[in-house]
Amino acid sequence: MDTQIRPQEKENGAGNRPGYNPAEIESKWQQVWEDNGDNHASDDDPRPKFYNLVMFPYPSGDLHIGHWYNFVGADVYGRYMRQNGYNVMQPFGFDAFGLPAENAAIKRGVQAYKWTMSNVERTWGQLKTMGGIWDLERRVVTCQPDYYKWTEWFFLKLYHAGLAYRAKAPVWWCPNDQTVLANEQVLANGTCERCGAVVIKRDLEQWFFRITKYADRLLEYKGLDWPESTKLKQINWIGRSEGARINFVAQDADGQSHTIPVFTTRPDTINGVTFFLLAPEHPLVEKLVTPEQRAEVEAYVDKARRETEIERQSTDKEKSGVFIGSYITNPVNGQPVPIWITDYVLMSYGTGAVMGVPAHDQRDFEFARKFGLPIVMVYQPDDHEVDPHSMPEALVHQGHVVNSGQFDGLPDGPETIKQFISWIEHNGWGNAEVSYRLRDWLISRQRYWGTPIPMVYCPQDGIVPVPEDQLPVLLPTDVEFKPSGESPLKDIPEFVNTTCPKCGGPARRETDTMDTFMCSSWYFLRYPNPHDEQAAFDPEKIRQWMPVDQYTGGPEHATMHLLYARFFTMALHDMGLLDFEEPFTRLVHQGMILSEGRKMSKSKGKAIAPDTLVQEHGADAVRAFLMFLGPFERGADWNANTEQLLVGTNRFLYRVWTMGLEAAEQSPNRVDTDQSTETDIRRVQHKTIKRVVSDIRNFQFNTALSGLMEMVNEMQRIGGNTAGIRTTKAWGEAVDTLLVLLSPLCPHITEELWHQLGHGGSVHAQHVPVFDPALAADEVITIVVQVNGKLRETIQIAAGTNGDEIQAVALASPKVSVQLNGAKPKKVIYVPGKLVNVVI
RNA sequence: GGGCGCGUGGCGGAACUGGCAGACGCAGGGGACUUAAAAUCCCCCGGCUUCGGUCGUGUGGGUUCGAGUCCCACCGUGCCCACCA
Repeated sequence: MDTQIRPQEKENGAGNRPGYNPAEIESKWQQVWEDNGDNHASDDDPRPKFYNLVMFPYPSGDLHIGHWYNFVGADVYGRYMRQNGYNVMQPFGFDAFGLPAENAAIKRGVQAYKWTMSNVERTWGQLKTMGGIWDLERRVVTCQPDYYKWTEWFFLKLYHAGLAYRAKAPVWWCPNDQTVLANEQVLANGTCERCGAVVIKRDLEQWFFRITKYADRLLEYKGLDWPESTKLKQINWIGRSEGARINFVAQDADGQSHTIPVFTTRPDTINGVTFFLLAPEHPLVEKLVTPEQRAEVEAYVDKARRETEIERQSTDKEKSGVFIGSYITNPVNGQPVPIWITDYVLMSYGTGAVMGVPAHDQRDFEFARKFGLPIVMVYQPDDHEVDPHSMPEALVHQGHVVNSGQFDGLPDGPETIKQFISWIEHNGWGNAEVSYRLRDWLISRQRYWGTPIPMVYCPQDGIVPVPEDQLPVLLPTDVEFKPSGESPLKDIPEFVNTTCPKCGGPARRETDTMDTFMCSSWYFLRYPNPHDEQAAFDPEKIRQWMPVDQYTGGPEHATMHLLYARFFTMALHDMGLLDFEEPFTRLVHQGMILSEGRKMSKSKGKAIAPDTLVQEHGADAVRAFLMFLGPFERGADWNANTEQLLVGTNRFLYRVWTMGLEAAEQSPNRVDTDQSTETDIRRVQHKTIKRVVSDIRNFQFNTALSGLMEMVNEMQRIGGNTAGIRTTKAWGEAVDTLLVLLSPLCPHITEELWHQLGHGGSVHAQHVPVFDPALAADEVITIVVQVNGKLRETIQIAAGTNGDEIQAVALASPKVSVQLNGAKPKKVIYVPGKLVNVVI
């Protein structure tokens, strides 16, 4: 950037006032605040608490400007709440387990722990230059044993509550990262959320958390002030569907019966079933395939296995499948229908089996057309009849029931579905059921750098949890890496070999580690007592601080962290460990800062570092600039023109500086005069209070700043036109208000000026100025005069003039008379205090 | 394919509940100060215009005295989900 303003070199303002030197005043005040303990939220503070949380970052080594954006916004809010009289706790920590450290260890031979901790310290130093009210005494680093000991403890708690289980299941596998992934970590296009590699499915024995048990409660959002869009993302992710489970029965070649349930949301179409579909991986395929069909079926299953998920899930692919040779009976009408396998039936949703109703389901329709299977109508439109042989597509959700005995004539809708379900239940063919898209949370990772799973495998006793008093299971710090698809911990005999806690015999440890989302699912419970060695958390302190009042972080965590943390909290609540069910009362997402339209990432070399900007212009300037970019929740694109905008907020700060010092020169001998301009100054002051206070409350920092800019502009205008106004008490109070309102955004410059003005204490300890509507009221108001909705005139009139008079003035105005041309207006609309619209 | 957003000057963006479109800022133009430059301060800054006006918030329609804002359709764009039975 071509820096046109170099604060360090600048001598500004008239006279011999000191120039604005952010580097000097910022480090000075940061030190003072730290020495005074201003940023530490004490547990013994009579003020009401306010827990202001940001999503803690991964310590990659450098904070980029996007992190700053997030943290500055949160800090502005925290400072503002402190000025509202709250004891604000604003902690900071690091989500320090995860792949980058492990990759660095493999690549450069450094120890993951050392590498991570040096990044933590570096990031910590960067964070301090921001001048935020981060509570340095409450730092949490998840890869330290005093933290992960309790992550292990939580695992045991969930295990003992029956919420953790081990199962063999087809799981997502990233061949690049050599580990399994949670369902949530696989992107829609079938690639790894971390590295972008195409993922595959593998059958592996893994640890799962029973998050599905909480599906319905996760849909409640009791008392939460969250963005609707985030709730919707979670609701869609959980994907609740109401329907029925219906049991079909097939016989294999040996005459043995097999009941295969299907889940359907349309049990009302049960009479339209003309075929039955199984997922290729369905275990009963093996049993039910006939000898003649075996070769073809095996070939298809094999092909489906080898396909990547991208290929398999591509929606525009033509339907494919194979008849397995046997038939299954529809319990409702006793009709046998052929069993096919197809890759559009997923083993992981519902029961892995689907009843084929081609007349009323588009996928089944396409399947039937492709393979010449019969189509039976069980609904017909009310106004005409559809011929199944010529229909171009499935008839979905319209018309009335046909071909279904006593149900014929019923309209399509939930009531009809209910009647079918009662009938099915009454006859014992099945039952009402709710199905979810949400899967249990897979937490095993075949990686080294994570929290050890505190489990032991004993040849005698099987799976045995490590007793609580033996925690933590320590992660060895010195590890050889031979990426093999299995955890590197497997190669460390001292780690693997242990004794069974039950029988004392030789046993081996679980060598997989936990998903890092496990660490972030409870970190907010640790901040209230981060150094407690006796417990994960102290119930007293939890009661004092939780739940989180304000949580600020990126929307990309909607279906991962934010869902897991809620599940965790609910589970702990049910164990009696917490007395609330939702961890985060109010949630705000900052928008993303893009770099020339792309996501900022260190690996792609597109990350913008805040450091140089801070060195050149000061933290206050960067803070103000970031918050002025646009609406906080929208974010911004960082391109060649972006940094130019810093000039604007910087100029503003210089104006504030000059105004502050100028006011300081007058401060001891301010007077009251009876100039009307004093009223003008007070009006500006109070209008600004109203605006800025509501903007900050709503995270609209850009308009808060423009409101403050307008205040300064307006004051300068009045000050330039009125001799003596700058020495009045009104002026002094307005300057004070300006500093207090600006202080959450720019904490250092305002603190310096506050002291220059001779005030005691800190600007940050001042209460938010109180808005006085009487002082903000205009004496003269502007009335817009429209003719037929078009602006023709504006009139200035004393506030309080009654409506009739205003209308009379408006009608008498020359512009209106011309339009009227002697005629009478058809109608006159008067909006009090705002406008008159004359309809001709 | 489904869900949720967004579309306003040269640029970032304002506009509360339908009521002066373009606040605030950047860039640009002009002026003051200066030996000069930077900085600072003041003025102008959507298009067209016969200077009366007139057109203008992605496009087309609608509701209304009045629409950037509400409704319908379409176009573009972003995010999330996606053969979910």
